This record gives sequence, C-alpha cells and structure tokens, in this order.
Amino acid sequence: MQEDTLDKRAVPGPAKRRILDAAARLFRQRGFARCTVRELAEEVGILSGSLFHHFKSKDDILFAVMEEVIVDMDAALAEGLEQAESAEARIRALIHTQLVFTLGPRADATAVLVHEWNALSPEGQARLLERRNRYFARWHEVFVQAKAEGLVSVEPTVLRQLLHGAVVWTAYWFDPNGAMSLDALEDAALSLVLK
Amino acid sequence: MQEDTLDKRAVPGPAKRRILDAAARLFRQRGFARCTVRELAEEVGILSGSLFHHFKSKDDILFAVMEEVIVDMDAALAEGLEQAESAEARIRALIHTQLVFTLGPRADATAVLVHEWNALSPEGQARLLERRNRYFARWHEVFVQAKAEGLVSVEPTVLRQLLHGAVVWTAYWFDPNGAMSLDALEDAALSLVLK
DNA sequence: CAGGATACCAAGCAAGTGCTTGGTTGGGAT
DNA sequence: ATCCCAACCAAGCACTTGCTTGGTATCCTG
Repeated sequence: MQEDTLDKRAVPGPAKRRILDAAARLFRQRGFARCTVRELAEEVGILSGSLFHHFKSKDDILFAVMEEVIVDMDAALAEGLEQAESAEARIRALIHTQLVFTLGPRADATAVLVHEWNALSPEGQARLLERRNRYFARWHEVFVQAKAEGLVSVEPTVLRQLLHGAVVWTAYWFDPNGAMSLDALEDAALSLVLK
Repeated sequence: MQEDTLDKRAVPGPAKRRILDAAARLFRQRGFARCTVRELAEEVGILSGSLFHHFKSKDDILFAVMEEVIVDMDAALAEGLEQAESAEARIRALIHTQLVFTLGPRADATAVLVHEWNALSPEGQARLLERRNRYFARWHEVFVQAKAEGLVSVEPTVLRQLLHGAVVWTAYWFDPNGAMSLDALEDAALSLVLK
C-alpha cells in the first residue's frame, strides 16, 4: 500500500509526516527561532522529547521540511518545462510551478524554504545548495533562450530575478480563496515579462 | 546643539543612534529572534543590561528600528510623488524610493521592517499599521490613475503587488557595488509595468 | 564646590531553551 | 507464549534567554 523502493528516500511514515506538516505550518506562522520543540510536539500530540526519536535535532526537522519541498518543486518544474513546447510556454511553466507551490497545498513548506533559509545551519544550507542552484539554473536557461528569440527585452538575469520576486511575494497578499483565480494571476505575471 | 522641539520625537542621541544602527544590522543578518541582547550590546560596546537604560525592552528596539525607517520612507515617497508630473514619473518614483531604501544606506533597517514584521509584538504592529497603510495607499493611488490613463493594462491591485514584490526582492540578489547601476535596475523594473 | 542627571557596570534572577536519559507500552512476527 | 522494536512518556539537566537591581563614574549647572 505504500510506495517503497521508489526512491532512495523512503516515504515518511505517518508519524514523521505529521511532524513535518505541523512543523511547516508552525515554522511559517511564528518563525523557526520563535517556535519551540514543546509547541511543535503539542501540535503533533506527543511530548517534546519524543520528537527526538524521529529527528536528531530541531535543525534536522527544518532541514527535512526544506529538502522535501525543494526536491518536489524542482521535479515539478522539470516536468513542466519538458511538456512546454515554446519559449513562452516555458516561461509560463516557471510561473505556474512557483505559484502552485507558493499558494497551493505546499505553501507552508515553501514559505519556510524561502524565509527561514538563514535559520538553517550552514551544513544544512550546503546540503541543499545543489538542488537550489539546479532549480534556478532552469529559470536562467529559459530566460536566456527567450531573450535569444526576442521574446523578452530585459536582460535575462535581471528579468528572472524580478519575476521570481514578484511571484514569491504573492505569498504575502494573494488569497487563493478570493475573487481572483490562480490562472488569472498567472496570466498577469506572464504579461509583465512579455513585450 | 541638538534639534529639539522639532518634532514630538527627539532626534536619537549618539548612544541610541549606535544601538539602532547595530540593531538594524544584526536583526537583518541573523534575525530578531536569533539575536540576543548580549550580542547587540557587544556590537555597540556596552554590557547587555545597559541597553535597557535606553530602551525598555528588546521588542522596543525592534519597534524603534522599524518606526524610524517607515516614517522616513513614507516621507521620501511623498516628496518623490510631489515632484513627479506624469503618471509614468509617479510610477518611477514608487520604484525609485523603494529601491533606494531597499539597497541604499538604510537597507538594513528596511529589510528588518519587511522581514521581521511578524517578530514585532501585536501592539507594535498596531502602532505602525497606520504608517504602513499610508505608504501602500500611495502606491495604490498611483496605479489607479495609471490604469485610468491607459498607461498600464493589468489590474491596479495586482500590478502594484507584483511590482512591489519584484522590487523588494532585489534585496536578495542585487549587488549595489556590482556592474549594474541602480538607475539601470530602476529602468528595468519600470519597463515591466509599462505596456 | 554641591547637586543632580545621564550613561554605564557588575551580578544575578526567573523563566524558558534544546536535548538526554531510563523506562513503559502495544502490536506484529516467530 | 515469547521476543522484539518502534513509538512514546516522565523527568530533568545544562545552558541561554530577556530583564532587573544596586551601585559607580562622569559631566553639566548654579
């Protein structure tokens, strides 16, 4: 019933799953440093000491939350780009993937990844850097190609960073349950970068 | 020698000044919660207890850093908008002001204002909310007018938030001492929102 | 010189912090 | 029935946290 032997990483058991979900929610709400292991444990329904049966440190929990989301987000982007057949469609895939993670069911973990990066230990940062770089390399490549095709006018590096900022920032103001649809937001963001 | 009777708030004396500058730098670097009063005091060159001669709590220091920068930023924007004579010039003033504060000499305090908002006590947030709203109301007004003139195509609220995110995010990647000038960055951001 | 602010130090308290330790439980395999 | 082992509890340790208290040095004013 459970997808084992699918990857090197086993799918987190139900206990770990509950901890990670609660951690993402709490770390986002109150910040990693302001959130205590006792709070987290209470949210899960266990005592604080029991957390350390599943993770070796509080930092390790943060790392696990971040790693999971960055791996999935990179994979989602890779798949989105593969199915896109034009430069414009590829830019749309960038926006779409980032928006879905920023505002969808994985919003908490995504926000933690973005905002608590400095709270992660240097060792943790180093271990995640490769994935992080891979993700942004995909963005860069898309814009270099778009520029070559004359689809966009601004320099690729600058445009990529500006767009990324605009999309990430939606976490602060956009209401997925509000009047505007995610697709409409995607269109608006896309219209910014196209000439 | 000191400009009293200029405002209700006296200009911070040299001691307070040094504390606020160090606080802005540290709070940005390491986050408010991860930064201890002992660290801050050492940075200033005094003992931790002496901080509480100037501020009544750690939260009060955070509040002071934020209040100072939000007041100045709003004033700077008001002046910039007053001197702008077209809708396009007003949009440029929005970008310019936010960029100067985000990347200029006040970058630390500005970053703290943006990123540590949740670390501030609810009372502090309430006291700053008016200024915050005033600042964003200026943004909104500019885009409503630009839309009415047909200068931009996207809906004002959405466009304003996307642009604001793109500009604020420059704190994470733009190097003011790098090859690209602040003016060039300003042009690039402006070119995004104009048709 | 007296008097009083101002800025700071030295020492420590009460309340938390992440994490450890030794022990208990309950369900599945043998 | 026995064993095992992951999951959890109960208690607390070593340390750090923001902040307080009582006192001292230095300056300005009259």
